[in-house]
Amino acid sequence: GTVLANEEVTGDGRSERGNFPVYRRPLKQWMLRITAYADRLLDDLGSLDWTDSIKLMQRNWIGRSTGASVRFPVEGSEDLEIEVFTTRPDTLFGATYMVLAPEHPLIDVITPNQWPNDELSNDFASNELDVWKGVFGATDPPPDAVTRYRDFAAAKTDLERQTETKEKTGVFIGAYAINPTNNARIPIFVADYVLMGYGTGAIMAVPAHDERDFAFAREFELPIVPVIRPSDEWLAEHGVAADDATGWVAAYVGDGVAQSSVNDEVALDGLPVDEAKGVVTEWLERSGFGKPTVTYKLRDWLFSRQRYWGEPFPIVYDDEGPIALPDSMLPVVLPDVTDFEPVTSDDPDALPEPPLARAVDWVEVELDLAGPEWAGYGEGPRTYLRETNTMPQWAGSCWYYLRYLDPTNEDAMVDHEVEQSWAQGVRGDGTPKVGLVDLYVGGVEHAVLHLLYARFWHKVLFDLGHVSEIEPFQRLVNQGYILAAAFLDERGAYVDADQVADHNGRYSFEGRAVTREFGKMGKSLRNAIAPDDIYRDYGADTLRLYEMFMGPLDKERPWSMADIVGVHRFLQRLWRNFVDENTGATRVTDAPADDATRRLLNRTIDSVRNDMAGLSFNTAIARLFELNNHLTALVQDGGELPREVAVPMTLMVAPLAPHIAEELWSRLGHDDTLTYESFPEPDAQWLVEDRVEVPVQINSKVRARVEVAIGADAAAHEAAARAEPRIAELLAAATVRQVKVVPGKIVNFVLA
RNA sequence: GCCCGAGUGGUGGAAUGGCAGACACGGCGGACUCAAAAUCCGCUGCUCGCAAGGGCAUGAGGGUUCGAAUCCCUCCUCGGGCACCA
Repeated sequence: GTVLANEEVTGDGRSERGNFPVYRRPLKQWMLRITAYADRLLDDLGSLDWTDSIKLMQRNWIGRSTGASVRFPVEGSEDLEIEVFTTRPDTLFGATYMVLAPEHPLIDVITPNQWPNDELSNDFASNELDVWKGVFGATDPPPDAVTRYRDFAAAKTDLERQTETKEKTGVFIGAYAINPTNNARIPIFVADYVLMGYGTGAIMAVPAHDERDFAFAREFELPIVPVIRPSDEWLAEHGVAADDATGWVAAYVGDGVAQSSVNDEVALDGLPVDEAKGVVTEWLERSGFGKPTVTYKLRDWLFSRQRYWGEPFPIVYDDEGPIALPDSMLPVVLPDVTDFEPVTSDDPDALPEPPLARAVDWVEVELDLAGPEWAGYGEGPRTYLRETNTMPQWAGSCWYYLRYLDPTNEDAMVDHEVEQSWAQGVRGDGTPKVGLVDLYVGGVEHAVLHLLYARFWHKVLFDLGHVSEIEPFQRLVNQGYILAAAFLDERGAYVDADQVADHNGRYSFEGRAVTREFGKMGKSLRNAIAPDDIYRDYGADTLRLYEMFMGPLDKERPWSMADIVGVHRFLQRLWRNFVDENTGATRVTDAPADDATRRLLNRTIDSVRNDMAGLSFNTAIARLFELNNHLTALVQDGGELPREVAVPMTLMVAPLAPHIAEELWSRLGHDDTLTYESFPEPDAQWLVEDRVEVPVQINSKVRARVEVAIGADAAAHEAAARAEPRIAELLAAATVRQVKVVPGKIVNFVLA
């Protein structure tokens, strides 16, 4: 029952939240002009420490293309022109027809009432008017043909448009344009392969060098004029001529040099594509037919929703139109209502209806808007109507991270000095950071939603002087999706995964066989797993620890409960190493630890610090397992746990399993929380070893291991290796051609 | 179709040019117990061998290197994103 932004619609034409079907309707809605920030959103990605893949997703979504806009005069009109955008101005001489999107406003203006009867004078000669009219203009005059085609195109869903991309449909509108390069008359079509939402909603069609135009031209028997000479390999492979497209079965979209592209004022022949683009664009500007242009895929952001739970717009209406409320009347607060439901309907033509419209007492409001900034509007109390749409959920997530810095400030979003103190800092390479938040961890599903919106708002706030950096998030780490098994019935519909029975690799739902696949957890695949049962059975520490132990943070992985007992056992064992379960007494001693324990403890601290810094929680936990296993052996048969080990162990466990760590901290005799304690640091003297075991290879196969002193040179390594009985035996019967030594790592004898 | 990412034991994973399989699950064996559970200890990639020891092995195939899970090329499979963007 609500409107959504493009970004919230999935590839299947469904809502990102809830998986509901989505329909297109013309509506008057609030938009935010994010397109005004397209260049900065693109350019500033370079100074962020984000993964290449998510930067690429944003770049693709913004979709910046450079090219030229070209104006084609409409034949028989003094001032009407069709403006197109092209990334290939070098192919302008090869434009043999034009296409307008079905929604293009110029169609109504230039469609004549009669089909032309002078088609035989067409420069391209092969005019096939009946073919151009197709099924839509078979018998009726152009306006009826165009209307019928527009109805046909409008009836298609987005999904149908996607799945039928190969089939080109359209109809000649009965009018011609003039190709400004050669004054050729070129027919104008309406076709839904041109989208109103991109560029100007109109294209020049160059079928020789564009796949879609080629397919359309073949369908409608339109001329195909090659103006870029294809590579010799391509010509040979297809067995066709460079200057005659008669036998071509595909457009040539590769590099080459221009041909057949000369008029009295400009000559492109012989120029490579890149140079030809520059030369022809310069001519376009000189002759007034066009200019260099940049276009974006990014659309303005549809910011209205027909929901109760959203921030109300600070907007009221009078007969004249919308009025922004002054600061003194903010914030506008949602009214108390009893019915929060949107009005939903299975009728695709139903218009969305905001729930707030039903709160009549709130909608109708008496205000006095008199004041200098409202001159011409309110003089004295008058009745206004409130805006009943609300903002989308993204409105809050666009700035919440700023509020964390100063959550109790009643006067401002965030105090300027407070914000600046957090904004200082440097990146890993020593350069100043440009993003406020040092590390932001979130799901990749927000790549072109929250992470784009928040960047946009932050830049607006920067421009208004409210924040001191141009980006919100300096370093971004995406945790991988948790995948879960999803199950499809025989019709290809998803069934509730938690109702599926497993019969040794075969699966059934309500007695019927289903097939298994893996996908991201969520409503659409009906495979979400609620954490509540896991809390109940194992506790929050176990769940938290397990999620971090499952694998690398940034990798997607399947959810499986099979291994959770492992981390649960670790926590129980940890507890028993601190507390005697028979007596309840803490078994901690102030006596010193033995050397082996000290070595292991300090190696563990060192490893865990490194792993934590690299967000490698799974390996940090593995190191703690090892230390804990050692402690288990230590306290066996009534042994005691040295305090010098118990304290750092507790502090290392704390970020991973905070509840048990606080409890152990208390058992160690502390009254306060461990939250403000420093993370343990290793004692360097216990990290150094004096000897190291080095594998000895013969022809790259490990045959023995020898111990050498730390810091020993290559000769010492080789001598030690040769002295090893098994190596000596193997070398005795052979000739050594080469010896490779990497001190401390490897000795490799290469035999002749 | 195009663009990213990932393929390692029965399972999740470790190792980012130098001993493949850390740690954990599961499995097998043992201790404890009247018994079971829990707990503790040991073994556990495949394969040939009584053993000593050998061979094979990181999706498939090729390449670089003394040496490749790791770097390069081709292909396959899975996951994600985009998709008539002129």
